[in-house]
Formats: sequence, C-alpha cells, structure tokens
Amino acid sequence: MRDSELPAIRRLPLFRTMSEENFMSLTRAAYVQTFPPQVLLIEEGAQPDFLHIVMEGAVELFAGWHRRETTMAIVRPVSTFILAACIKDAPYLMSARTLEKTRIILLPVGDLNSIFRRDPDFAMATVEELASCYRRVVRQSKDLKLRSTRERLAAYVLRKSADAGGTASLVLPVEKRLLASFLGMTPESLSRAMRSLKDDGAKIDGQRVIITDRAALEALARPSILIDGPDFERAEEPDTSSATP
Amino acid sequence: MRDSELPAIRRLPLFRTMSEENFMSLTRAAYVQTFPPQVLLIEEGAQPDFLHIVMEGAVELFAGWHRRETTMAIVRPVSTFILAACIKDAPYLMSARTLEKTRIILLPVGDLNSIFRRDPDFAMATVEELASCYRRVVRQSKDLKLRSTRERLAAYVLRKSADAGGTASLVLPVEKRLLASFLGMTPESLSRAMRSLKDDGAKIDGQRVIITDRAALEALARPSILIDGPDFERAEEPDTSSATP
DNA sequence: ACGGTGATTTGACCCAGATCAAAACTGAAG
DNA sequence: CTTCAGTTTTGATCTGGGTCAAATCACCGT
Repeated sequence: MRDSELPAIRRLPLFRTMSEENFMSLTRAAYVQTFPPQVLLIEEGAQPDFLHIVMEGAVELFAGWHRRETTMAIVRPVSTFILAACIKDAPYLMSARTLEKTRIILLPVGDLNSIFRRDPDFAMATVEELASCYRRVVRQSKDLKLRSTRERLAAYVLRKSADAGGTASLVLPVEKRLLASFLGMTPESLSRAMRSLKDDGAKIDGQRVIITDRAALEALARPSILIDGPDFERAEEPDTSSATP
Repeated sequence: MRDSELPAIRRLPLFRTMSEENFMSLTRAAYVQTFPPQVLLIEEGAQPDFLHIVMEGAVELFAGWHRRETTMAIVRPVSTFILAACIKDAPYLMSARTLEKTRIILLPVGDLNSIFRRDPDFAMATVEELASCYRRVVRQSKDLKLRSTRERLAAYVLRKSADAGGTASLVLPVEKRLLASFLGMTPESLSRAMRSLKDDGAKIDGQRVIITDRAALEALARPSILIDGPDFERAEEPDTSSATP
C-alpha cells in the first residue's frame, strides 16, 4: 500500500478514533488491488472475507433476484463497504462490481474482528458507522415508498446540487442506466422524467443537469431532512442566545 | 417495573451479554408505561430521549411525507426500537404509534450512552444489533425493488408461515390496511392480490391465510435467503461429513 | 339487538410507469 | 475515419396498480 494513502483512510470516521498501534497493525495486514471496470468484487450470498475500502474509482453495490437486478448503492472514494456482513460474519446481501478502474484496499475480517474486540474506540466508531448505514437505507426506503419517480428524480438532483455546494449546474456522477436502477425506475422512465423536469425547474444536456428554477424544483421534490439527509446529522447545538421558549 | 419482566429483557441479544451491574443500573433508571391503542409515542424529526422496549402489545413504525404515510415496520414484544437514533443522538427518521394496548419500557438515552461507553460487551451487542437492523432494511429494499406486489405478498405469506413453524394455516398479525402499507401497496391492491393468490396456492378467509399448494406459492414468491431471511443468519457450520466437492 | 364507525371488498376507471421496438448518439478499438 | 457495441432517446402501446365510489362486513359501545 502507498503510505500516501494511509492518511485518507485514517481520516474516515471508522478509523479516525482507533489507536495508532491498532491502525498500523490493521493496515499492515491489508491487501491492495487495482481492478479494471466491470469486475465482480463480491457475489451476494458468499461469506465475507475482507472489509473493502474504495480508494479510487467507483463501485456499484447491487442485488439480483430471479433474472432481475437492481442497484442498491454507488460507493465512491474514500469509503468502506459491506461492513455489516463482516461484523456479523453473515452472507453478503449485495454483490459489488467496479464501474471504472478502481483501487481497493482489503482488510481481512479476521484482523478486523480481533482489533474490533480489543479496541473500544474502534468498536465505538463501528457503532456510529453502522447506525449511519442503517439510517441511510431507511431514508432510501422512505424515498422509494413515498415519492413518485419524478419527485424522486427531482430530489436526487437537489441532493447532488447540495453535495456540490449548492451549484445550479452539476454533472451526473454515473451512467443514466445505473441512476435509473438506483432510483427504482427504467432507463426509459428516467429519460422521460428528466425531460419532463424542464417544466419544474431543471433541464438536462447530456450528463449535465442545470437547475433553472430551484424554487420550482423544490416545490416538486419537497426535500426533507428526514429523507434527503444530510447523512451526518448531529444534535442541534444548544442555543446560546437568550431564552426564546 | 415488574421484576418478572427483567428476564425477558435480559434475554434480548442487546442486553444478554452486558454485566449484571450495568444491566441493573440501566433498568433501575427505566420508566415503564402502558399506553392505549393509537397513541403517538415518537414523532419523526424529534430528538431521541429514550430507547424503547415493547413488552406487550404492538407498535407501528411509520414515516410521513407531504400528506403521504407509509408503514416501515411493526414491532412486537419483546424488542427494542429506534436504537440507531439514540446512538447517533440524531433526529428520529420514523414515527411510532401503538396499535394495541401496549406496555413500553423507556431507557433514558443518557444512561444508555454512558453504559454503552464503559461496557465493551454492551457496545459489542449494540454493533450486532445495528448490523441486524441494517440488514433487515436492506432485505426490505430488495423485496420492494425486485418483486411485484403479488410476489411480495406471496413471499410475505411464506415468511409468516415459516415463523409459525411451517404451518399451512396462519393468521395475519396485523390489519390488512397496515399490511398493505408495509408491503408498499394500497389496501385495494392487497385485497385483490390476496384473492388472486388462490391460483398460486394460497387462499384467504378473513384474517386467516391457508397455504393450499406450497410449491405453487414458492414458484411465485421464489423465496431467497438473501431477501426473506432468516434474520439471524450465521456462518455455515464446517462440513463434518466426508469431502463432497 | 341496534347503530355507528371504520375495515374490507368489489367494481369501474384511469394513469404512471413498464415494455417493446427502433432510431440516434457516444465512445472505444482498429 | 469506420466499425461496432453499448447507451440514451423517442415513439407506440400496454398493464400493474392506483384512485374513486359504493357496497359489505366486523366489531364496537350502548
């Protein structure tokens, strides 16, 4: 592994708080590999062997059932994936494949679990991480069950815009085919929904989306902090101003 | 709290492994309340105050968005809910209401977190619990995205049958209106889907479902361990028989 | 038993989104 | 530059489920 990569990993919430000693021993045991696009990294149903960390590129998490397939998440650097399966030592519920040339760090579950068992700070970080993962999926479920396809797409565009710092113009980070699957619709529906957003404040040009009327788009998407994030919410700071009951 | 309830709580995976001392101090700080049906226990967006444990009755977890509402889960005794929000001290993503007369134990988040921070066994159990919750929601998402309403209903019936020990006859544990919402369909659709299952090996009579042809029902639902559970999967036992490659 | 309220079912209709088919575009390999 | 394969768009059509409305049904409390 490149030493230059260690700080980026260390900065992840999952590893930030653990002891230096344990961090070193964990990363010393790690494997690193670079994969071309479209490589199957993980097959659902298999037993976990490594906690994966994406350093460069992108990974699709997807699930299949009887000829059908759906995209569950897209993982970009720097983040870990399939932590829950590793912790439970239970079969993967999702498959994973590279979308681009992708550099992955593999931490053997054995090392992970043994350190996890003796480093309380790491255990604590794991709890935080799993709680975040859980809440992310709950949000996705709500998005899926409560919004129509157009509303879902509009909300997605607003989220990405927010991620990019609130810019009006943004580039879709993935193929539309994938985005459609992630959003729970067909590519055809996505294409049409996207075009139909012109009347609601967003137009598309290739991979670029331009928000022409944020108010209108928000009127459609009705973004909610309880669905659309942000992912890392915290309790409100205590109000330091004078009492306002 | 009734002392007779303590063993049932203690038996929960979340509390089974913690020290007796911490368990006692946690439960000594607890409140107990019995609520009539249809009482709102938790409102989404609020800050967590207590970890809830259902001792008797049933609780619906649901989420709303702009006039729409959907059932996310139904919690039955003895189990905890909204652990993730408590751990992260982040706003509830779901609301909760009683469905029946329900007895709830409330553990103040303060006590929970302080014990959680000094009892490694409890921290470990929390990790397991959160990983389970996460995997449950991932399964639900897959169910929702990959199956049609009829398939989803068929799979639900098979799951409930399995829960009941594989019996052919079972009683729906909740109102159909709720079940419909949980399964992501309207009551009308549920009603029709249910009747249409007659051709696929299941018939309904009031709240009772009778599986008349399990093979046919399975052909429709195509149950998968990666969607339909069981919830508490474990790694395979090593095969002790002679090698069969 | 009687009314009343909400759950469930049934029927008629509709529509969002899927499917099927084909054209237009895009990009990588030679 | 051309070819080829995959993606995206467009058009036409279909249909799974939703919506609306009304009839039953089931379970209350009186």
